[in-house]
Amino acid sequence: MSERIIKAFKTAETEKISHLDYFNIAVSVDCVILGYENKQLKVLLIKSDLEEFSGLNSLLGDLVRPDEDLDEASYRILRERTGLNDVYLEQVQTFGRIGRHPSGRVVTTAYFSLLDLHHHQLRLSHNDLHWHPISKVGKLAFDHKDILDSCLHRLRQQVLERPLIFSLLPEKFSLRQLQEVYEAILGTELDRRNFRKKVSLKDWLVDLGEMETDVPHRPGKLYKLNPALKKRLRARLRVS
Amino acid sequence: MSERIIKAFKTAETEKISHLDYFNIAVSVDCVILGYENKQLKVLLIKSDLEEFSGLNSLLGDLVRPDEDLDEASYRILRERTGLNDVYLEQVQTFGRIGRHPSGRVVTTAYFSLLDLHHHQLRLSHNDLHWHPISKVGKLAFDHKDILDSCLHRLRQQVLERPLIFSLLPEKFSLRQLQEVYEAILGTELDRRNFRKKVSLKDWLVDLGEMETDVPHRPGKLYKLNPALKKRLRARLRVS
DNA sequence: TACAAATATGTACTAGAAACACATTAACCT
DNA sequence: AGGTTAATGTGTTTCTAGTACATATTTGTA
Repeated sequence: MSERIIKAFKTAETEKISHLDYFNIAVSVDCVILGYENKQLKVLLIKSDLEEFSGLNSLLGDLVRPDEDLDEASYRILRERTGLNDVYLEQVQTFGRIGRHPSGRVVTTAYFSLLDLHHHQLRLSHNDLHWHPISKVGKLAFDHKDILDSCLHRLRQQVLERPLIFSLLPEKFSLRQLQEVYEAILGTELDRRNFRKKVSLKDWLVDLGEMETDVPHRPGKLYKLNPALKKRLRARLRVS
Repeated sequence: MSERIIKAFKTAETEKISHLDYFNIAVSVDCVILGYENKQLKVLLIKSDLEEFSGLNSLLGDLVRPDEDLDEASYRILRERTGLNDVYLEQVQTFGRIGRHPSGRVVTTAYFSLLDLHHHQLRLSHNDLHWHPISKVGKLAFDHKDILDSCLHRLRQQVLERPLIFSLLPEKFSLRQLQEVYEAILGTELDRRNFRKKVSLKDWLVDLGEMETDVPHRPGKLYKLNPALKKRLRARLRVS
């Protein structure tokens, strides 16, 4: 089978390179899973179990299996590690530097996902797995800091234009809560009045006719995500 | 070496899967190389030499070598096929559907590049290699139509904000020529006056103080790309 | 009952995009 | 040589989206 692949790519020089050379590259997926708590954006990390990176954290990743799509692999990792299925995942970029994995050649594709850190179905599968505030992430194993940064960059680019953010929030939320999430992601303060105007133009929200409870001040209205968009957020779509 | 990689990714289930399974995925790079001629955007295609796709065209691609970066592989392909070095290349997306290659499992990363189709150093390395108008591209081999579309989408998104387009043009060009390239890429007509205003605000251009020659009407001023930006276009940078 | 703190809504200003008009220059034709 | 044609080159006006900013309202608390 793999001989067929090499023949299928017959440039002049491939002849010289043996089968084993080409099939000595592994393919992996790394997931940047972001949550939100205490007005902070957090990322799901695990202690690296490689000697080379002892003491360092790394992203959640795994080798892609021969029988699964790249996208499927990222959903599998999310499911295995968090118990959650049907959460929005988006491919961001592929990292293929030669020396990026100390044990050999691994090309990895980065995906990011946003999810409600307090979701009742969320079960972290491993003791060393933990939520880490983005602002306190230092050195990570491999090139995972680069991967994290590229996902954050993509997220910041798109978050105001696309309704990605709602998987970070509970079903019902107030406009203040929504704004706080945006501020945590973008790292800036937003004008409350302009923010509300901008959101209201987008028809992302449905007014629930309910109010906040247990807040030590005037309660705000509660909203939920427009159900039409909710479907799209859950769909396993490659979004270009 | 590769045993080490599998150990480095020790999820519960990896144990069951053998070394050969994991190292049966190949990694390739496909390049969407775009040029411009006769008011048309064109893409560099080659006749597929796989039986399964006989008669169909495909993008330029090759397996990634064990000793080269992913980015390097794309530059190598560009160099081997066109003779050109130091042309802007940008990673777009990675495609990893299981059935995408009939000979086996190949995960491919798409890059796009823009270049002047009349560049004097341009030498197409193969007889079947040819420029194909974007508007007339039909079915392509593999999932190359999807890859082409995703690159075009990215290009259209970015072309107005970033000075990508200038590698499609000769050294000296008029504002009309520049506008025509934009129109070919975006597939729309642009207002000449607004277009000129927009471009002039960006300090992308330097007025050469020269005029067009050999045009059957009033000649326009000639411009070149601001040299400061030119460096950036040639740099082999991963742009996120 | 007054005060503090947050919600809710609205207005004025500004910058950028879109729509639109006219004078100028060079080649071509008679 | 002079008029015609077809492009270049430079505005102006209008609209829209974004930013800055103010005031009234509602609830909890002292």
